Amino acid sequence: MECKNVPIINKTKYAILGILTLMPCSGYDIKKFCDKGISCFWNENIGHIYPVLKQMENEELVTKRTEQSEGNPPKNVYTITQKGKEELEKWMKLPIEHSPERLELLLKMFFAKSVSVQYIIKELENEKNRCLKTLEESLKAEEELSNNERARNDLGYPYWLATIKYGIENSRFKIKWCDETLANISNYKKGE
Amino acid sequence: MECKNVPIINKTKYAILGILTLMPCSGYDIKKFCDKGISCFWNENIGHIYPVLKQMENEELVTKRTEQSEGNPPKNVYTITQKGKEELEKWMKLPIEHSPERLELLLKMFFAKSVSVQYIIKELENEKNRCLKTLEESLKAEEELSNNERARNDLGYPYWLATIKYGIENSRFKIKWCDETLANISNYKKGE
DNA sequence: GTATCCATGTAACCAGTTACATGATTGC
DNA sequence: GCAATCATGTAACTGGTTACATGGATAC
Repeated sequence: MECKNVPIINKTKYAILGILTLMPCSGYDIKKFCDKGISCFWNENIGHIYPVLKQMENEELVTKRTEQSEGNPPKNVYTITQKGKEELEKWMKLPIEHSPERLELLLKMFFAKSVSVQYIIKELENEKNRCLKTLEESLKAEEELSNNERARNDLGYPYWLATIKYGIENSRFKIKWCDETLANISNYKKGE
Repeated sequence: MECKNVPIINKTKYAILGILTLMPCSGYDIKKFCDKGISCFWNENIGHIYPVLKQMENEELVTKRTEQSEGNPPKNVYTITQKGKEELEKWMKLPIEHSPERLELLLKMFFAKSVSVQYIIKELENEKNRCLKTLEESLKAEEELSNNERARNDLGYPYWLATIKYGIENSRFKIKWCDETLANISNYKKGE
């Protein structure tokens, strides 16, 4: 059987291009930015970023330069090119592709009657706590952004704020749903 | 380079096992059930279902029998085995694995300042309309379920209802967010 | 002395998608 | 006549994850 080495493409590429419009970055920087700045709606895998960056260099969407600094290992810093900016813009104008929804919690809920209710309650409580944590983080991010003079004057401000607001309301809706579902399940148990 | 044929596993397997606890199904039936019953939180690919079913047969999680019926092509109907039920239960008791969030709409919002606002407005309107449609569908599903005598008496009822309610509230939150974001963006534009 | 952060990179693997092949039947 | 539905299946591909290798610096 043949096994070709095919080019690596898509979403990761555009996420990287977008981040590079904000500032030149190393692969490691990109990963950090994802984890700290946009992880509530976007995630990248470090093992995927490096090969994609290499390919993007071949496609001339980015340029690489090596930066030396005392104490730290050398860094490969990537800068977006004009061609890269055009590629990003082209993608931005394309309609969104919705990847098929797959919510494991909901799948388990759907088949929940096959196990004791305690497992479901545990899952719902876990999910609620997870959402409470992200809600707190999102609220902090909102405060930080709206207190940042430079950010407030940036053209991107209303968009950045919108992404944070999404995170906040998303968490709130999920917390409410967990509470209501926990209440319903308990009621149902009593009624049996 | 070597290219091994590795066994196909995971989430799809458990979704199929769960569906087979409801009734024996062919691959095609499973796909239809996903599309019509649980697509708002779970999706399967028909090209993936067949090989996974074959592998599950090898693992003795399901048994196959061929059903002939006039007019239609023959059907391979799969039934869950005791071993399959145990495998499902084992998974049900395991904590949920959250797959990394990747919301393309939010990613585009984050980099939106690099294109004209009209493209973003278009996307937000599309998203809103999509959510309005799924909201309508979810409300219909809720009504149907609560009017179904047999479903109401099933142990699964509160869980099924919870999944639908999730769909409803999820759509509502997204619609609200789209509206608010559209309003904010317009305000910002006027303020410029 | 141990863990974490900094930093890059590759190979193997995995799960899922797309496209294709096949072919009968039903509805417009 | 054409599209859609019923029905099964495979091969090639894609995109992403995990595990590993390397190694210095810093923090507890």
